[in-house]
Amino acid sequence: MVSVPARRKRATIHDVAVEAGVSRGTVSRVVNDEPYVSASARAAIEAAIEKVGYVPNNAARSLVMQRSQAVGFIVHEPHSLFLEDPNIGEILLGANTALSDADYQMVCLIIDSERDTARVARYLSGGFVDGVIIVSARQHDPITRVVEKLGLPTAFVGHPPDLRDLPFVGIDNRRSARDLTERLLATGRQRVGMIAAALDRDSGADRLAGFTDALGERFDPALVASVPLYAYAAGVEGMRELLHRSPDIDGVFAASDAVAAGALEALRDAGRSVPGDVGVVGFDDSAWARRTQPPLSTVHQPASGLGAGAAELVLQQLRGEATPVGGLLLHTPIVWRASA
Amino acid sequence: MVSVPARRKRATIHDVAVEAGVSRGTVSRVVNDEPYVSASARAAIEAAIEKVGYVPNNAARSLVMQRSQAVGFIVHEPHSLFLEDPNIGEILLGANTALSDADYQMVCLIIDSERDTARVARYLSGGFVDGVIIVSARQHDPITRVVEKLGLPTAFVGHPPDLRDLPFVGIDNRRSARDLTERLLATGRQRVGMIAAALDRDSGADRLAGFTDALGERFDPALVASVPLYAYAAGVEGMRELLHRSPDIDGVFAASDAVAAGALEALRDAGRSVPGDVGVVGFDDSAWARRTQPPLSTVHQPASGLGAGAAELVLQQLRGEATPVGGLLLHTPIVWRASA
DNA sequence: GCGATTTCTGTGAACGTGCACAGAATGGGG
DNA sequence: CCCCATTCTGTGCACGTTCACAGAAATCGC
Repeated sequence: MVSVPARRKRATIHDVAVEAGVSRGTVSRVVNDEPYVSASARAAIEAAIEKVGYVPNNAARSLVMQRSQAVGFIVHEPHSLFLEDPNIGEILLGANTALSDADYQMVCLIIDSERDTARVARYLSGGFVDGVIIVSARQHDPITRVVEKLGLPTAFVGHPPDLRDLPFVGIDNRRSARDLTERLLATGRQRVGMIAAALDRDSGADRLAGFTDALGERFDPALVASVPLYAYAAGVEGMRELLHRSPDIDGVFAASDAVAAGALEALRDAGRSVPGDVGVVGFDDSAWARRTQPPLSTVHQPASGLGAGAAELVLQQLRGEATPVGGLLLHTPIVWRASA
Repeated sequence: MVSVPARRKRATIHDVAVEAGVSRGTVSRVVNDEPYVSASARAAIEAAIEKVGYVPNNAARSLVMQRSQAVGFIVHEPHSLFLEDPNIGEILLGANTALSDADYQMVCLIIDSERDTARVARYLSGGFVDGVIIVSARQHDPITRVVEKLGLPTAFVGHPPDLRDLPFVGIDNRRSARDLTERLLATGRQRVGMIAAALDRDSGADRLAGFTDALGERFDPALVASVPLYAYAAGVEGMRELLHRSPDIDGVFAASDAVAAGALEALRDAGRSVPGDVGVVGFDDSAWARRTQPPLSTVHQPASGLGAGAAELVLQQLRGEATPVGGLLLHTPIVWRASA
């Protein structure tokens, strides 16, 4: 059994006008809740709308209004993000709530390939959105260029290093890393190292900088292992290297929770107890942090606040208000669990 | 330091025409890659496009074309889904890839509150999308009503029980349950029971049916415990009941991974080893499956395929092709781990 | 009872595109 | 040289709104 969709055509404002025996203008006023409509006309029009099943055509509306009342939310790198990073979901929700409050529709666009980039660029160019929130933009991202060229109000969650002057909201990685390291040192650890990751990104570099800030003159380069990615396997690798180089290590700051989880495995393999022999702290407060044994002490990413903040930055621009350049840095509370 | 966004107005096809010294029609032909344009005109127009920074206005285009070349992807219940269910991300990606291939833009809309429902309904009504993919629709979902009324091509991932006649893609719960039970029996278990859950939903009822299919004449109603929800606590409860009724039980099919995790706890409390004394299998291949000790043998949900399948169903309708009514059922591979 | 308001309604233009159609060039063939 | 087919180009209309404006109807003050 099959069905062929009968694409019945939509009722227009004109149909409503005819049905109610009034003009288009009056119907438009009713639809948009404007004053100067008599009670009788209003009633007739409302009945007619119901009868013909009228819904306003947004394409036509946004053509004449020059705006769509929608804001794009662009996610790059979805494979790793969507499937592993729980933050992205919360950022999404935070942004959605803020945009909802302002009666904007959030439209989430996923870039999963080169082809997607071009298509999304076309979509954005087309006037379907009034503003854009970009998550995890890459350096020299073509999407960024498109957005810039269009002069579309934009806000980044995090920010590519080449775009410091565009509005963004993020966290102070350096300061958070410093605070966390200090907290770890406060437990009395003597030989504290770090598994630094993704030093080519500013987040990775900043976390390392915060670590060295905290150590001060006690800093020992032999106690820093660098791995390419914020990943579990990289954590295993990094921890092995640290154990090899400095067997007396008794504290580790891993650049992310995933890295920390890997470190825990390497420590277990090496017969070290956590937090007995070695204290371990992570970063992100992701699902990893609660899943590991013992659960990780870490820094909480205010994901929902990041989304809401980015939305707010876009809304400000949409309202024509001045926007602080250089970005908004959110507070990151330390979550102390059992791993240190 | 602040910046006020200069909302410079967009170049139109008319501006390009003037710049290139040709007419709108010719520019339109170049933009849409149509034949019958002289080489000189084409060159002049391309230069003009570049010079004035023209990008086509999709709102205008979709107004006249009566389509937007976009498909909505609607997610309800985002809090639990986005933050816990890894499937949703994969479904999203699967759908995105399929739509990309057909040169459609996927537009993801999140419903997080009552207010969102109304706004999304308006958005869909407005002609911004040509079709809709709906994930996890509720029974009597208002969004579903809107979509039905608009006659918008739709596909569900999973399906609410009141909508059997709309296109959907899901899994064959009955067959999957039968296959899994047979696999469990093949390990040599003699007394295999089931913790059935959510028998008021078709997925729950089908899983039980598959179980009885596999058992055939060996089926013993005393070996089936029924619990209301796919939940951890319900699993604990159900397993206790089974152990009480049939202490000689040596195999259990739990209706979901969460239920299976609960069953593991009850078995541990009762001093039974898994898989030594009792083999346990779950369903879903969710995060639970890898988190438990021992990790669960279970049935994998083909999440990415569900997304791609739903996209394909929508695309078929968009092309005006006949669509199988009653839905598409996907194959579900068994993932055999250590719990049985 | 009449002008001055206030409230209400209808009309035409515009938004930026695609498309059908008409018409202008071009190029051959007779 | 003319006719016809082919290739190319321009024009007007339609899509469904909103908005400014003009004009009609009602209300009011004197």
